[in-house]
This record gives sequence, structure tokens and C-alpha cells, in this order.
Amino acid sequence: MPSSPAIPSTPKVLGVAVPTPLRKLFDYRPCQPGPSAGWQPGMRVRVPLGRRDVVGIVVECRDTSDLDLASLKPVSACLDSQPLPADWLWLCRFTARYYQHALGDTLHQAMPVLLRQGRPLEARTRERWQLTATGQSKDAASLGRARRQAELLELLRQHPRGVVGSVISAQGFTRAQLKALAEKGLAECHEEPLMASPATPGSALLAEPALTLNREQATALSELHQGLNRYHPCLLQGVTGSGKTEVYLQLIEAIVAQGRQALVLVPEIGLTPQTLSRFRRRFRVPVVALHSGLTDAERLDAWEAARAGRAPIIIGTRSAIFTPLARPGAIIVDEEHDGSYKQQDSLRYHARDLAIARAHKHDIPIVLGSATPSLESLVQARAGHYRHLRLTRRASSHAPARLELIDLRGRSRQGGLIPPVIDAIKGTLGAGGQVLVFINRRGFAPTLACHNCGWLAECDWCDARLTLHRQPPQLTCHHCERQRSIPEACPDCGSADLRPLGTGTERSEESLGELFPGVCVHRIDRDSTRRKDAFENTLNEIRRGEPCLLVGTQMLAKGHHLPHVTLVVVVNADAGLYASDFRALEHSAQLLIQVAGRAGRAERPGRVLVQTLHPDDPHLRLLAESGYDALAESLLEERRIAGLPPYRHMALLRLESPREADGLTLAGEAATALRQWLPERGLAVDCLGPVPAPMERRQNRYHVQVMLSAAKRSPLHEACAYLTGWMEQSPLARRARWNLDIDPQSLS
DNA sequence: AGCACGCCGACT
DNA sequence: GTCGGCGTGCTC
Repeated sequence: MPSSPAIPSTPKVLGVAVPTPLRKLFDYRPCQPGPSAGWQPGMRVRVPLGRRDVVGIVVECRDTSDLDLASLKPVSACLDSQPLPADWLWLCRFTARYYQHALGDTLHQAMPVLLRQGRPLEARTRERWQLTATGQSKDAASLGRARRQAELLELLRQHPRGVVGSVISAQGFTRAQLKALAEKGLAECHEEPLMASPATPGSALLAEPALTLNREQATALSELHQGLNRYHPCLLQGVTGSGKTEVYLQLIEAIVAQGRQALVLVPEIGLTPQTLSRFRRRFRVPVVALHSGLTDAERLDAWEAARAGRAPIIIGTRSAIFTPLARPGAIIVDEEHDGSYKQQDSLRYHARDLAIARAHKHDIPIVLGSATPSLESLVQARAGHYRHLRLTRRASSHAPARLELIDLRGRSRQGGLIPPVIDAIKGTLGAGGQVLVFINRRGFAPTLACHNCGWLAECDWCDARLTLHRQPPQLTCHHCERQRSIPEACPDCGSADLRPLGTGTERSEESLGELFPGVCVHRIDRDSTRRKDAFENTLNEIRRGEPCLLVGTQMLAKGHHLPHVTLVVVVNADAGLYASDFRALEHSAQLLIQVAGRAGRAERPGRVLVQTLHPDDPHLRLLAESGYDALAESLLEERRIAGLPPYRHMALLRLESPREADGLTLAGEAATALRQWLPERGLAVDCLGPVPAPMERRQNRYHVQVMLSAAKRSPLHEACAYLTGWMEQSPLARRARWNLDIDPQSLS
């Protein structure tokens, strides 16, 4: 029996997901009048919750409730006439289920701030900018030094009927530049209602021609073209400089030409002006970037443009995976091994894994790109679940530089470098090259030590050493950001013989300055690039190509083209070699390969010198002699034997409390309950712990964990559901801070 | 998570 | 006598 569309039936009860960590829906009565289209899951509502008003989302429309219907509070208002996008809702529900996170909180986190606050999504207007009569007759040259304003003037001149605000910002113009033109009386803006006007670019899709592909790139692209209209996961493994981005661009071209949308995820550090301008130069259609500099309003505009299909290309970091898409066409995850795709607090999702789930749901292709794929993705490729595409050739004629292991044992060091390495630096500088010195420790020295009694500067709040900084001079804890002044004398024995222990970027910068007087030393780490633009300015300076030294942390290693660097020095490769974490080796290998990839991108081949106290370490030797694939193969075998991911799946219950005993007691009870329950259900899940976390005390709180692992996902999932249920009903647990980490990135 | 209520120490 | 510390409990 078809129901009459004119009179939508009103449900008696609305199950609403509210922004709390509680893993349940709250029931409300619908308000009068309801939305004209009838109540539907996915509509935002304002509801009373306790003593406050919150914005929730209707998840269920039903006629019964476990509670007394009369006792239910009514919804205060319905905020939407249509539900929020179905693909977005699906992804949020999937995420909440997979990561065992409260649905209300998941939806809340996945919404743009303005939607969280209850602002309307419909009836939004957009700005259309056009030139005034004065502006039309104005010569761009008369704007003098204001080059971007002149370019903006030209853009507006080309579009007599005006340009939409979001398109202007997608071209890289700022609000300030628009305002400047408006204040000079050259441009004006009108508000107009938003309409879903899908961009149909036709022949004018490209603003500049695509590059010619080499054989490997062409093969990869044609493989991708085979699966344009179905779920088609591909691991694109391409060495640094092999042209992965060009493959992405041409895949996107094909997708956008079909009138569909491409979503591109990049690591946190990867959304640079260079990346963005490359995309924007290529395409005539808008490229919407979701970066940290956007205002809440711009973020909502971008979300809405993607939802309505007006944004054909969306590029963003981790959270961009929650962008709704009207006509999803492809998802690209660049540098898929990068750790920044995993959120490390509250909702601990992995954007790459959600991207896979999403591509599967939409039945669209997904490309995971990396020079050093995660072991997870390699296993999927090996099992035939992902297509494995390889790019082994660099655009320049040189093969990627080999890692040369340099034995540090028993050698005198100056600024952490031994004489032959110093000579190599001298030689490179003399030949007009640039040298990159990689140290993965910021600050002056990893700690301060008393040479008389052996005292070490330690954090009062964490089980960690304090890092010595010179700019400004102080001791800082890199785990809790606490700062202390540098003591004049040893607090234990009173000796004044306090010395820095080890080398950080600041110290290396200083020593290199002394070793190579007259040579410019650029330091690049989180401290030196704190000021806005400082990083870009330094990079631009470096790209001019004068011989110089670059000292830096992994900020330097990731993604930046440094064409004049022909020598890379890794001051110490040992940090990750013997760390307790099971992923430490994988991550340090990826980092080493990435750093090495900075060498010799231009005409000249490069060298990579890796200093180590363990030149015979089998892993390091395998990486240096046979490359990443060989090491990955060996690490996979070790993981298989040890029963670790990706061969077994893991979940970690993390607990923290001000007193060690509280956390251990609670975690012990939870683990005991789980261990009793598991055999009852016949679930093959291992439960380990409770054990103190590797760095037990952090910010003066004690961290304890229980580890679950299983060969199959579904029993692990069931066990996690039991565990969260147990924690929620436990009176003790309500006092402690805890959360569940599914597929933890590390055990610390 | 918020945000109350609630019962004990130093301030006008 | 109050202001406010954070323990405990609840939110349809």
C-alpha cells in the first residue's frame, strides 16, 4: 500500500544521538509542527538534556520506547528540513561501530562546527563578487605593489557576471584581498541563495596540459582506468620522485570528466601551498582545500559544496574523510603509511582505513600511495585484496641513493658527526651542493646531566628526561610541555659541572656553524617554524640553490622537494632500532627511506650517510643493502611469528588515573571479567594485562593498559563491545579516564 | 562530557 | 557567616 506523500505520518518517539560519551540514544517526543517533509533519521534537532540544550541527530523514528512515553521530553526544535547527507551518516555510523565510540559523539566530531552549533544548512547564501563600474575601467597596473589584488581584479574582469566567493578562495585569494578591492570601490559583492549547480567542465577541465607519463606511470594509470566505476583498491608504491602525484592528477581528471568527485587525503604535513598550487594549476574546476587556516564559515561552505556536488576536487588531512560527497568518484590517500592518519585521542579512527570502507561502500576506486607502504597495506596487496602498482623509476636518471652505513663506534665526534662524514659535507659544499643533516630530536640536547654524580634532568610529571633548549634557554618536557629553568648547579650534589647529553637540532646547528664558518645553516623543526610563514620562507630560501646546510627533524623528511640537496646525513639511526614498540622498526625504516629520498633529486646523484652504533644490525643492513621491500618482507615474517598486526588484530584498553593502584585495580577487574566471559562465548581472543604503559607516568597520571588480540576481527569486536559495556556499568570506571583504541598505532 | 548537588576549609 | 574545592550522580 503506497503511503500518501502529502501527510507524512508522525512517529511517537525519536531516538536521538546527543553529544555525550554515552553509548546510547536518548528518546524524545517529536515537537509540533515537525518538518514538512516528515521526521526522518539524519535531521538535526535541538533537545533539552539535563539542564542544557544540545544539538542532536535523529537516528530512529519509532512508536515505542523503553521509557514511559509520557515522561519523555519533547524536542525543542527541528533544525533541518532534509536529513544530513546519507553517505556521511553511513560513515559516522560505521565509524562509531567499528571504533566502539558513542554515536552521538562521533556525529558531533564529524560535523562542521557551525552545524554542531545548530546553524542552518539550508537557506545559506553565498557571495558573488563582481567589478564595479570603477573597477571595470581600472587598470590592474595602477594597483602597484599589490600583485594579488591586481590578479584578483583580472579574474573578476574575466567574469562579468561575477565570481562566487568560494571559487575565489579556491583560487588562493584571501578575504583581505577582496576587502581591499571593495574598499577601493573596485569590487562589490551580492548575497545569493545557494543552488546545487554541478560543475560540468566539459572540454575546459584542464588549465594546463597533463605531463607525459613514463611506461610505469602509464601502466598504473591504465590499471586504474580499468576500475573507474567499481570498488578497486590499489596500492601505488612509487619511489620518491617517481611521479605518483601525476598519476593521481590524471586519475582525478578522468573522474571529474565523468562529473564525479575526487577526495584526496594527505598527511598533516603534506597540505603545503606547493601541493595545493599544483592541483589548482592543473584544473580549471575548483579545488577545495580543508586546511587548518579555514574559518568555521569557510569549513561549512566547503562541506556544503562537497555535499551538493559543487566541489569536484576536495583535498584535506585526516578529518577530511568525513566530507560528504554528492557523486563520489574516487578516493586517494597519499603517503598512506603516515601516522597522522590515525587520530590519537578520543575517537581514535584511522582515516586510511575509513577511506577503504568508504570506497567499498560507494563502490569506487581508491588509491593508497606511498614509497614505503605500511605492512598492513603490503599484506592486503600480497593477499590479492589490493592491486599492487609499482613505480620504480625516478624522473631524473639516477637510481634512488643507497644508504651507506657509517660506524660510529670509537670515533671522535664533533657535533655528533665523525671526521669522514664532516669531510663528505665539506666536499659537497665545495662542489656547490646542499647538505641535509637529519636529527630526530629537537632542542639543544636530549637532556642535561651532572658529570659529578650522574644526575639527569627529569620531568616531575612524566617518566621522561627533560630536553635542554637554548632558544629560549630552559628545560622542557616533550611529553607534557612543562618547562623548568636550567639549574646553576646539580640539585643532588651541588656540583656546577652540568653538561648537555647528546645532540639535538639546536646543538647541531651550532656545531655546524662552527665547523663550516661562512656557510648558511638553516634549522627546520617545530620550534624554528612556529611563526607562520617561517617554514615557507626558509624553504624558498633553500630552493634558490645556494650551497648551505639544513638541519632538521622529520619535518624536513616529508614531502618537500629540495632539488639541490645532494648529500643527506642521518646523525643517528639507532633510536628506532631497539625501541620497545612493535612498529618502531617499520616506522624508522619508512623515515630513513623518506629522508634518503631528499638526496639527489636534480641532475646530480645523491649520497646518504647513515651514522650508527650498530652497523651490523641485521634490519639496518637489510634496509641498506636490499631496500625497503626486503626489510618489509622480513618484518612481516617476524610479525607473523610473534602474532602481531597485520596478522592478528589488536585493541587496547587504556586507563589513566592519578594513583597507580586505582588504574591497576580497575583494569584488573575489567580483564578478569572479560577473561571469564570469553570462554562462555567461545571467542578466540587473547587478553593480556593489565600492564603499566611503556611510559607509565605522564602528566602526573598513571597509565595502564589491557591488550586484546585476535586472528579475526569479529570476535575481537565482540570482546570490545563486552568490555565497553562492562566499563560503562562499573562505578569505579566512571571516576577513571579510559578509552578503547582499536587497531592501535603504538603500544605507548 | 557537562552540569548539577553536596558537604568541608579560608575569607569579607 | 559565605565562596569554592572537586567527589558523586544523572542526563530521554
